[in-house]
Formats: sequence, structure tokens, C-alpha cells
Amino acid sequence: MNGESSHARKIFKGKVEGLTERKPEAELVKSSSIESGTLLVKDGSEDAMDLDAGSIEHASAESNVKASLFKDCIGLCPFSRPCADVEVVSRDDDGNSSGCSQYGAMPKTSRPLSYTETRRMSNLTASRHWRAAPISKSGGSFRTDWKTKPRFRNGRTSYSCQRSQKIFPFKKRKFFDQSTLPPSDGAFHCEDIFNSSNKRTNGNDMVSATEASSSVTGQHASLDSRDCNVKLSIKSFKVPELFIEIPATATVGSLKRTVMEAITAILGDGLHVGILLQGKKVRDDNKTLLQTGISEDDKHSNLGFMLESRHAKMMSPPHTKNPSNLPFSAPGGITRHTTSLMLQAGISHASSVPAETNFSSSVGSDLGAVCSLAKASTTDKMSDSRALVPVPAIGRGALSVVPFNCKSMHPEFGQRRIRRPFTVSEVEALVQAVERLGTGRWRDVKLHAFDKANHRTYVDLKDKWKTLVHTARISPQQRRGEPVPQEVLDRVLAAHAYWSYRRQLVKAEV
DNA sequence: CTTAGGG
DNA sequence: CCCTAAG
Repeated sequence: MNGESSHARKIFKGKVEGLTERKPEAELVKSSSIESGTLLVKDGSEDAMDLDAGSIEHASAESNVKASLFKDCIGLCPFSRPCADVEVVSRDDDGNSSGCSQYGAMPKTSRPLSYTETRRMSNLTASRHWRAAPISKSGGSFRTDWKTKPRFRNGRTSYSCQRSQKIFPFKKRKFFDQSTLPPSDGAFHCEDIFNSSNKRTNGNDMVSATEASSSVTGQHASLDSRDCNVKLSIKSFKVPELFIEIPATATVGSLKRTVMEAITAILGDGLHVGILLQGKKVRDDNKTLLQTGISEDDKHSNLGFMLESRHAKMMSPPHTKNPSNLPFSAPGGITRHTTSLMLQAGISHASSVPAETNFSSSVGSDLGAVCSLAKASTTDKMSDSRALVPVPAIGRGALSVVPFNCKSMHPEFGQRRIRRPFTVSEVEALVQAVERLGTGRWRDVKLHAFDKANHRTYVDLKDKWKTLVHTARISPQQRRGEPVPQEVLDRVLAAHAYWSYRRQLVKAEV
């Protein structure tokens, strides 16, 4: 139908050899199921991987050596397993809904945001790198875990929806200034301080902790003269406003994820803690609390914490005359930097999955982050299908909690995509796709197995394959991350060998 | 835009 | 995961 044709068009458009006369997916599926156990794609393409006897014969026809090689390879690789076609639909829903689906089972409707588009946006968004100085690669240079880069703080964040183990990519910079501020977590820390009677509501500490991104600035500071410790209870932080754009058809879960991602991105680098004492910002980080007056046991000290945009100062001058473009007026409070950002949630996923249970890998598709300044003034192309949600207008509901900071996500500063480790099912999908398509056609791999996974680019897939091959070669003890079944890794090696050989073969023939 | 590789 | 030189 419509979807199918569009998809077909997509495929045919490719300049991939052998695809010229390719049958539509539906056909492929059919032949696939019919020839159980055979890795089809029989379009006469040389790229097609067909490991049934026929193809072996075919190969052997070219050279005896080839034949033997093939046999070796085949004996090793279980390519011919009659597995279902796997397509990773969208990790946005992570393991839950995700997974595999028959090609035919999932209508190939046009994607709301094409991979390419997404990519383009990403590229636009990432013009500048803030990559930290490369750390010395101890020993081997193969880094399987790209996140190990210096930029992220080890997840001590405290989002309610964040999984315990999952470490979110928080950038590591001096998020807080050495002494005066309570350590990370966007909230309080010092246990000794905290377990004092200062807490207003019992049991609320946890709540406030997990809602650190909320909107209120706490301000009570009392001095415990006995031990000279300053007790602080920061109810919550007020963060810059957030502006989110998401399709009305998106699920609540995806909204949550979108917001979460926005917050994460913001906290990742764009913010720093500011301290307000009696309405005045405390700038000198080296002064002691005593010197500053924070320690005074004064009810009126009016101490406040705030999260402010790290780049605010740098940015403000050039934009001073732009506020008119903002869909909302800047509150103008000292403690808040009104910035905005538009997030395009990926797509509305038919499958509704409780977002709470799986967050990390589900963090909404690649959200192209663009400053609404730019967006608002240019076009409303998206307004037709996406609902604008001016957070401030929603009131103090859940949405009002959404902070927003354009600076940190601003294209100018480039935002590294969040790390999204491949799940085993994704790996399987990838492996299967490569088994049949080969290692030199990442775009096709993407289209076939990760069409719906907007956050997986073909480059990602290529990279993943690279690491997979590496992983498969090293000892299991050296592997990290969710363990990939050895069987799958074996397939990786087999497929890699197979296609490598194939390549050489082709090269030799030319 | 895709690939292929280095970083 | 990013960046880029080559196609």
C-alpha cells in the first residue's frame, strides 16, 4: 500500500548495487519464510548472502579455494538459522515493546522524522565540541565504551525515573564549586546535616531529592553553632524554563522521556549552581560561609540556591533584542534565565510502554534541539502535527517542573548524543542484518533492521559492528556491558569473516 | 549522503 | 560516539 510503496521507493532510491530489481519487502519476507533456513535476499545481487547449498556451489564455481573457505566459514557460522527477521523498532521503548518484528508484520509507513532528517538536525546541533581533553588510552587503544570519556559524572543523579544502575551521561565539568556548595545531586548531601530536625516533612526528603529539578528555591539556612556546620535544606531547585515540543500523538511516556532527556542534557553541562544571599548573588567561591554570611544563624539570611545557565553571560549580549521572538515573556527574575528549547520527540510510538520501568535506553529519539528563537521566527512547519507546549502556561502541574535551558543544548554548543548502549536484542538485530546484507551496506542495515530506531544511525551501526567484532575477539573477561551471548558473538565473527572474504573476492575479481 | 577509519 | 576524508 502506501507505506509499502514509500518504503520501496526508499530502497530503490539507494545506489546500492543489486537493488535495482529488488523485490519489495513483502516479497522478501515471503521468500524468506518459504525458504526456511536460507538467508535470502535473492535478487541476484552479489551482496546477497545466500548460504544454502546453491550459493556455495555458486561460489565454488569460481574457485576451489573459495569453496573450501566457504565451507569453513559455514561450518562455523550458523547463518542459516531460520530466525525471524529482526528489526529493532525503537529503543525508545526499550526492551519492552521493542524488539523484533517480522518485516511484514510492521507496516513500513513513512517515518515522521527520517533518519536523515534526524541526522541533519543532529549535525546542525553539533557544530562545536566540548570534548574534554582525551584521556590517555592506557594500553590498547580500542575503546569499547565510549562513554568512559571524561565528560560524564558517574551517575549520582537522582531522578525518580532513572534506573538505579543506569548511569546517565552527565558531563563532568566542575559542576559545583569546590567548597561552598553541597555536592552534586542537585540537592543536599551532607547526611549529618540532613538528618537533623530541619526537615519539614517526614519522609519528604526522598521526594524532594528525586524532584530536585523542581521549581522552587529553597532558602533556609540555620547554623548549628555547636559543630559549626551549616545546615541547609534545599527543598528543590529552580531551573530555567523549558520549552518542549512534542507530537500530540506521542505517548505520555515519551513525553516523560523527552522531558527527562531535556533535563539531562541541560544538567549535563549547561548549568551550575548559584547562590543567592539576601537577594544578591554570591560570586566569590573562595570565601567561607562564615565570611559570606551564610553561616549566620539568621532567619533572614534568605539563602537561595539556583541553577543557572552556564553560558548565560556569554550569550546574553548578542540576544538582548530578541525577546520579542519568545513565545513567552521572560520572568526577568534574577534567579532564572529564561531560555527555551524545542525538543522534537521522536515519533509517537504505537506501543505504550510504562516509561518508568525503562528509561535510559528509551530516552526519546534523537531530539533535535533547537533554540526556539530560531524556530519561532522561521517557520511553523511542525506546528501542524506537533503540539506546542509552552510549559509556563500549563501551570504548576507536572510540566511546570520542566526546566529549560537552551544554552546547554544550544546548537552553538553542540550536544553530544547521549550514550545508548546497544541492548542484546539490538545486537541480535544488527547481527542478523549484517549476516544477510554484509558489512559494507550500513545504510541498508539501518533501513532493514533499525528503521524505526531513530537514534541509531548507520554510522552507529557500523561502529557497533566494529566493537562487536572486537568484543567477539577478546576474552569474555575483558568484555563489558551487558553480556552478549557467545552464540551471537560467534555469529559476528562468522559474518565478519564471511563478508571480509567476500570483499577480498570482489576486489580480486576487479 | 554513504563509507570507512581514526580518534 | 564523534569527526572526516573519500566516493
